[in-house]
Amino acid sequence: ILVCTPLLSMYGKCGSIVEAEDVFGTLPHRDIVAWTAMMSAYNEQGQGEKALKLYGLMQIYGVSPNELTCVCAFQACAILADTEKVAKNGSAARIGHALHADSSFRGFASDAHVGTAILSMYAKCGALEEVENVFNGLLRRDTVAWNAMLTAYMDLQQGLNTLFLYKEMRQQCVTLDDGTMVCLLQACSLIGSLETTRQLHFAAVFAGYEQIPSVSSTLVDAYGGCGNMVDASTFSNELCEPDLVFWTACLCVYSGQGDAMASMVILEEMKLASNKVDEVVLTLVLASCSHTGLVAEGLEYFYLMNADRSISINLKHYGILLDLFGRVGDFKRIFSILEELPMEAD
RNA sequence: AGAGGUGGGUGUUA
Repeated sequence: ILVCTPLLSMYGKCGSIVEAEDVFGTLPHRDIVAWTAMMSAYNEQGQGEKALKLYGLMQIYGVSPNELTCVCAFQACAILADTEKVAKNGSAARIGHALHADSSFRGFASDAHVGTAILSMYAKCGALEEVENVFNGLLRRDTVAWNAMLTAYMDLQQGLNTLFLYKEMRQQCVTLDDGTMVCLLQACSLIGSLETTRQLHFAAVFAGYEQIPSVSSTLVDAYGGCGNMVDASTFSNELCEPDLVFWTACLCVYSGQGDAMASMVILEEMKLASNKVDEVVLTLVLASCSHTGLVAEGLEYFYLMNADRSISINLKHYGILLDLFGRVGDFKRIFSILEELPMEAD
């Protein structure tokens, strides 16, 4: 069991959920750690429902949850709420309340990790009041808890509150980490606060965070969201290793601005930096072409990337292609795409 | 430490 549990955990993190299930299934005796690891594996793959079922099953088998298990349960519930969104009735919220009551009863709710997990779960359920109650009730607030609260305000469209919270963090001398930067920059992008973006940019450089991939990408997001895109190539020159997500964030901004030329320049820069290109890049390049009416170019990129085995074309790509042809009134090609669609349309 | 909390890019409504 000491070998199999890390193994299934590994499988879960690699996305090999079937293998993880196999390992879990062959365990003769499942202790709390194994159950928790399997739940975590489901969570990693966004299978909140399965994780929650496992949580119930575990207790039928007479195994009681501990703090770590509860964290996984709350994560699972958060995933459920996130995927439920428009579709349903708030059943995730009801499950969440029940889980919350249960872990309070067990005395786990005061655990720092559990508390943060509960907070995030309520945020995904859209329950602002519960979120604030949990945050105020936390005995000790570490950076992750503050970050979770920042993210919660973000999720709940409370852009200004996010910035107020940031102020409070500084007043209370909370340690800011790269996660804090990312949350705040996302808020800046959301509310279009250029001034704060600049402040954070400075703070990030000062703290040495700007080289962290998640931070540099979010900086691009933030500047883009403020309609103040810095010259991406200048910015990228300051980075040691601009990664795929960084370039994609640039593409996203340019594509949103309808600047197809800039998008193509980015593509070239990516080639120079020998960065890979993936399906997300393709959606943005196509969108760029579509917005600018560059039919031939769009098609060319599509075929080019279609030939690349490492890029899996999905329905979004076809959607944009249809849009591209729709804008120039080429219904012939629209129908032929629809006829030859290699997957089911949504 | 055999399991755990927050955080980075993706279309259509031009």
